Amino acid sequence: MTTSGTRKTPTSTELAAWREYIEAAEEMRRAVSSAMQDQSGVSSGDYSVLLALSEADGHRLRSSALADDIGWERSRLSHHLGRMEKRGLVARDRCGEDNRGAWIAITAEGSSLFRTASAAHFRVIRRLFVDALDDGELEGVRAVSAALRRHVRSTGGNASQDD
Amino acid sequence: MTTSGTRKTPTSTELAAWREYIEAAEEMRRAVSSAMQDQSGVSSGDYSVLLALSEADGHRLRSSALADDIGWERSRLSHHLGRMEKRGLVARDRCGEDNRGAWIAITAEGSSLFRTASAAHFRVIRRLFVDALDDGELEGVRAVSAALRRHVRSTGGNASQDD
DNA sequence: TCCTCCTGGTTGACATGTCAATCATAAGAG
DNA sequence: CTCTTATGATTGACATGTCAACCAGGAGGA
Repeated sequence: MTTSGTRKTPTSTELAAWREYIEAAEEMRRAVSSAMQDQSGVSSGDYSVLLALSEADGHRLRSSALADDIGWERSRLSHHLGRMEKRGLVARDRCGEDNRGAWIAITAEGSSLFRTASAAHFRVIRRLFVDALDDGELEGVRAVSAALRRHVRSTGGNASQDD
Repeated sequence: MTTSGTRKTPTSTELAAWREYIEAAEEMRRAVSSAMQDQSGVSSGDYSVLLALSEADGHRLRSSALADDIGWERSRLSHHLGRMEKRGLVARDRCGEDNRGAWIAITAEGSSLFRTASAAHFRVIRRLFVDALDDGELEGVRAVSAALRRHVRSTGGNASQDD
């Protein structure tokens, strides 16, 4: 990628970009999460789970399929489902086809909360993110984010001393 | 801001940009944090604290000044300092001028770990972030991130129904 | 002095994430 | 059929974050 020879540490310009990026993302995450909480009582984690279940056949999914859908580790999902189950938003049912497995289903209460939360979600994303950018910037953000994801996925596991 | 009339929800293009952005940031955070942990045993939180203390006069700061420096809430900092103190990286001393206050000082062990971690930090940022982007993209990311931060700071607290 | 209010900081309860260990069942080898 | 191994999912221990309550000490006025 960059080919500036034997440079080992980022320049101050590069570091400034990094800091701006990571802090912006952090502030955005915090703001969205707090606004969602206020307006609907649903966290982004809850929202991801409810969305995947809402779109699923029969409004239910096997635990591991749900984890794949939303890109979570299974243990993370299991803990989160425990909390959501306690709140009555989802139900866990034994799976006949495979007695190890579990079906995760959205409850009526979960569906109803999801509808409210969807509206709030869209409002919040528009107000905090979309409205801050023009169409060109939006496309730029999308493209660069996709590039970063590709880069992290292809490079991320390798922790070698890369010089 | 946007003036497309009565639109209430983001378009699918806008939503796609949002998803790409927030997931890229999340994956980046996770990858950096995991690489830092592997290479130096220091989390980003630890790193922020150690950096601020290293740069401070006498390598120590009042707790609230430290919180301001790194932009954390005081309770978050207090919890984190408790964990770092247990590991021997920082020390809390009573403050003579104001008996309510506390001086937070970096220990010798903390300083030494910080030097290691700095090198790892720079390597990781370069490998995972800087190397993914050319100079133009880097500047674009910086500018858009700054714009997003400004927008969130000016809009964030206001949770009104914005149409 | 005494009373009230402000301020620096800590605490407890809880939500969220990660990792390694565990448990039960399924699947395949013999 | 039994033993070993793989798989689906949960658990426990801990790090990290947020919020609201608290506590102790300073500051100012009557």
